[in-house]
Amino acid sequence: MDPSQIAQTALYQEVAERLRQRIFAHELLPGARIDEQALALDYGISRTPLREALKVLASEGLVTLRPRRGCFVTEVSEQDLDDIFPLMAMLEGRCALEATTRAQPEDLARLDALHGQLEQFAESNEIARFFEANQAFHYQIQEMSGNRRLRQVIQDLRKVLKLTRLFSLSIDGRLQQSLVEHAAILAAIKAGDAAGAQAAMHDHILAGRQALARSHVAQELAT
Amino acid sequence: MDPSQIAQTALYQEVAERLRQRIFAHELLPGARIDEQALALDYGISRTPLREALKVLASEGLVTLRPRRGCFVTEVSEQDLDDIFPLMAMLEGRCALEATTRAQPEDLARLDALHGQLEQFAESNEIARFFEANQAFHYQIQEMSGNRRLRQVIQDLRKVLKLTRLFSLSIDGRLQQSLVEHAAILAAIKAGDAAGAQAAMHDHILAGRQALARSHVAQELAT
DNA sequence: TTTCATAATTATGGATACAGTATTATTCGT
DNA sequence: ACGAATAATACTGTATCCATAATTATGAAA
Repeated sequence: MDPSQIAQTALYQEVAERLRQRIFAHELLPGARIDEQALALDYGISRTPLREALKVLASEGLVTLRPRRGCFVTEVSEQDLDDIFPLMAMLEGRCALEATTRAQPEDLARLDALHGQLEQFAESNEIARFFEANQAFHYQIQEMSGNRRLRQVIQDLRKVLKLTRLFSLSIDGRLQQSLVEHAAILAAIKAGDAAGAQAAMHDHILAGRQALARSHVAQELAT
Repeated sequence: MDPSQIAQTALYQEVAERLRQRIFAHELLPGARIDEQALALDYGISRTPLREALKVLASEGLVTLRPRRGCFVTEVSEQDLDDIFPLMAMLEGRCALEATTRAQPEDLARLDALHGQLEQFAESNEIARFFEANQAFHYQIQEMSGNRRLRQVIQDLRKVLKLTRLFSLSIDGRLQQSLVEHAAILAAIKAGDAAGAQAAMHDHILAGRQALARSHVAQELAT
């Protein structure tokens, strides 16, 4: 095992990942312009790998390249959300269905542990950690589905969703409600009720959309 | 209206499109190495825009970039096909469902016309043209669904499928069978039977997978 | 004072040059 | 003669440089 074979990652990939993190952290806000020169100077690299990284992010939909105009963080419209959430509900629902039929004991144990974390972070009202555990819970089910493409499509769409500030969990009572929904999903999977798991996951995602819509209304009222 | 504003396309995009066409035409076979220098020389451009184009194609899954090793046309495994087809069946099924509920008279007329072409090319056994009309028929339904993301996800997956040589239509009787399935989809949409259209489309895609599997067996027997 | 036009500056897109690594071929040793 | 090691070659990855287009600012005219 040559250790040099491990981190064969090219510079443009590292740069792409750094930018992803900054975009997801909302340090770079949607609509913001990404200045190639300034960023290359900031990172201490040349513009070449940076430009390659931006092309990759553009394919992922995280940034929008306007020819001869520059690079901008993509702005996600309400229409996009209305398109993506039902799609996610269908896709993640399918994951839950497949995961139920293929579940191994160790998978269920892992899901149980993640749900335990969810309960814990809901109890202590640690929203950021709840969000993390939530993602891990969903990812675990996607892994269990055994369909790599299905998982990949979901993850690609989730990247776009992460462009928006997801305040839905901050809404009064949503954290608890989300926990209940997760419990229902977990129970159906453990009971071997594939159709039930699919429906529970489907409804869970759509409920997330509803909460997001409400939080947007709340935000606009606040301004 | 300044005509110069129309074709704002960057060089890397043109190059990416040219490469896509060559890959889909199986002029560049899966597993084949793409030599940057040779290709840049061939196209009469520098390596910079070519490399950017390859990054884009890599995000689409058409090529695989192996760090320090080079760029290769992606090889699609049977496992990939087993992952993608059920996914496509679900996604295109959903399209058919949504399209049925949203169908406008002019949409139905266009679908009718496309189906007419299918019948014509099936009659004259023009496989390539049937293939084209088939794509247009499916695309029209995706447009009718009104969900841009749904359409985009389907198109992205279809790109991967187009990497493989799709001999399924060449199979004895498959062209006729495909025509029957399309007729069923069209009839359900025109009847406003959304669930029926969804089921018909779902089964149609899975039948395509079956035919492909049979054609692969036939090919292996032939070698 | 406001608007339009022109010029200048700045940033993007593309080309060329250079460095580092991987692969392959050749040579030496067993 | 065969295998291993080293050297050479070729290609990937990164940096710098140049040209073109877009945006902004300034000046003039209405």
